[in-house]
This record gives sequence, C-alpha cells and structure tokens, in this order.
Amino acid sequence: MRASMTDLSTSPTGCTHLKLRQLNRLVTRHYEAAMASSSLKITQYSLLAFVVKLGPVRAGDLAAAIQLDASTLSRNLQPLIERGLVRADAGDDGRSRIVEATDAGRLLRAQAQRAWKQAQLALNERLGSSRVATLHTLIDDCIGDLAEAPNPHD
Amino acid sequence: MRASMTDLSTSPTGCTHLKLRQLNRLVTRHYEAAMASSSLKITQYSLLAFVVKLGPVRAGDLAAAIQLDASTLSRNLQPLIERGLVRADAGDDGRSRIVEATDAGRLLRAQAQRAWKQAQLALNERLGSSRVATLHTLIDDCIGDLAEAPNPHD
DNA sequence: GGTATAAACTTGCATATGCAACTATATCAT
DNA sequence: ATGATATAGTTGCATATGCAAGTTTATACC
Repeated sequence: MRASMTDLSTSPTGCTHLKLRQLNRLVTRHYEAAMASSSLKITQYSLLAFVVKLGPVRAGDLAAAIQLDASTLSRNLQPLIERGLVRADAGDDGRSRIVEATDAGRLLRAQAQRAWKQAQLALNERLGSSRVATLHTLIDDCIGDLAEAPNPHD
Repeated sequence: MRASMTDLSTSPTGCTHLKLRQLNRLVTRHYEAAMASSSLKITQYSLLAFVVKLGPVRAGDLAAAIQLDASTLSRNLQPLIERGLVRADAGDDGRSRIVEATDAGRLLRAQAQRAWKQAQLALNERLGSSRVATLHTLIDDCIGDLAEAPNPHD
C-alpha cells in the first residue's frame, strides 16, 4: 500500500497541460495590459526581440531557435513585415528567406522593451521574485527535457 | 552594491511569458500525440471534462470556473455541440444558456480519459514525477495570486 | 543533362484566445 | 407601465498555433 518507488508520495495530481494553459492565459493578460502602450502585443514583442537579436537569420533557423512551427513563424511575421518592422528578403539559397529587423523595428523594440521590463517587474512583485525565479528554472529544465528527441524510439 | 531587500540574489532573468508559451507549446504537442487516438484535442477533452464534472451549468459560471473568456468558451463549445457531445439549452433565465454533457459526451470523455492518463503518466516519466508535482503546486500558487483582483486599485 | 528526391517556405484547414461591440432579456426606478 | 440600466451570450476582428499538402528551388544520381 506504499507509494511506488518511482514517485514516492509525490505523484502529481491534475493535468499539467490544463494548468499551464490557465496560467498562460492569466500571464498573457498581465503582459498585454502593460504592453498596451507600446502598440505591440507581447507575442509580437517577443518575436521582434528574437529577430533583432539573431540578426539576419534564415527563417527556418529562427523558427528552430524559438521552437516554433515554420508555418506559425511565417504567419506571425506578417504583421511585423506589414508595419515595416521586419524585412524578409531572399538569401543566397533561392528557397530560404533571410529575416532581419529594420531600423524602425530596432527602435520600436527598444521602446517596447521598457514596457516589457515594467510588466516583468510588476509580475515579479505580484508573485514574488524568488518564486518567479524558481518557476523560470523549472520551466527551463522542462523545456530542455522536452525539446530533445520528441520520440526516442521512432 | 548589495541586492535589494525584496529580491536578494534571486532576481529572475528572462521573460516569464515567453518561457510559459514555449513550454506550453511543447507540452501541447506531447498531449496531442497521446490524444490522437481519442478524436479529441487535449483542449476539447479538458473542456468536455469540465462540462461533465460541473453538470448542468450556466455558460457564464462555466467560463468563470475555467477562467476562460465567455466568448472563447462560446466558440470552443461549438465543435463539441456539433458532434453531439454537449448540449446548450435555454434555462429559466431567457438570457443564459445551460450547458450539459450528452450521453455520448460522457462516454467519449470516459474513453478519452484513458488517453489523457497515459499522456500524463508519460509526461511524469519524461520530466520526473517530483518535478511535475513541484511544477503543479508552483503553477497553482501563481494562478491563485493572479486570478484574484486583477486591478487592486481600480 | 534530365529526372528523382530532398529542403525551405507558404497555404488551406481547424482550433484557441481575448477585446469591443452588439443583441436579447431581465431589473429597477419612478 | 415605461424608460434606464444591468446582465448573459454571441459576433466581428485580430492574433496565435500546428499539421498536411502544395510550391519552388536545390541536390543527387545515373
């Protein structure tokens, strides 16, 4: 009647996916509220920041770095391209596209970064910095484990 | 030059929202793979399970329980209603709608529950049960703090 | 060099998510 | 009773997400 050896007394209850989704919704609302002044949604800011950081980068490599499906990236870039924040030109390889931030994109990213910072600090205060730090490392560990070898036995 | 009193040496780095979204995508893929046999997406399974559990319930109350925007709930119910898994009839109050699972819905939920359970156990094994348990309590705590009083000073 | 295959991106389809505006119904105040 | 207001859901608009299928370009093989 004792707990099994693998999960002694710590067997998780509930659905990880549901919990993650619920928290994600709440956190999204928090950031969106703070980003409202920046004309960028938090997801767009994230993407723009990636593009700025990774400089001219192949679309596929960018998608891999963000761990985003290529088709999703393709579409998420659209609003940024239309607003002239990002460019996607053809590279050497006629198939691939090279993604790069424009000057306007870099500028807006710098401005929006302040709004993001404020959102992050407010969240830290709301939840407690140490708890947020713990959450970050926990999430990073999980991402690390899940990102590698989706199907080890395939 | 010392750390501030509120976050001594534990100031979080990175963006909580980004990390949550990335993990959420990976976890979603994991569950979807396991749920494929059930003809329900994991989000649909979650919603169906809520409907079964909360019995005949007003749409608004259901949305509040799931912490979902009313309009999102309204639309997410559509595929389930079309498949005859859920009913949404008018109640006493002419405005509100009473949501309820059909027999087919309860049956499918019971079947899909096995697929969910398998997905959850596989995840526990992949990430380690105690880590998942830690993650759950951490997420629950954060949800608790964020769900209450979105704007204390409004 | 021409055809088969692979690689990189895009499009079609389906779902999820939320805000703002709208519709319909119920309450309230006079 | 009637007009003002509040409440419950739905719809329009915008974005995010992924899989499967398509398109274009490169590479490989003979």
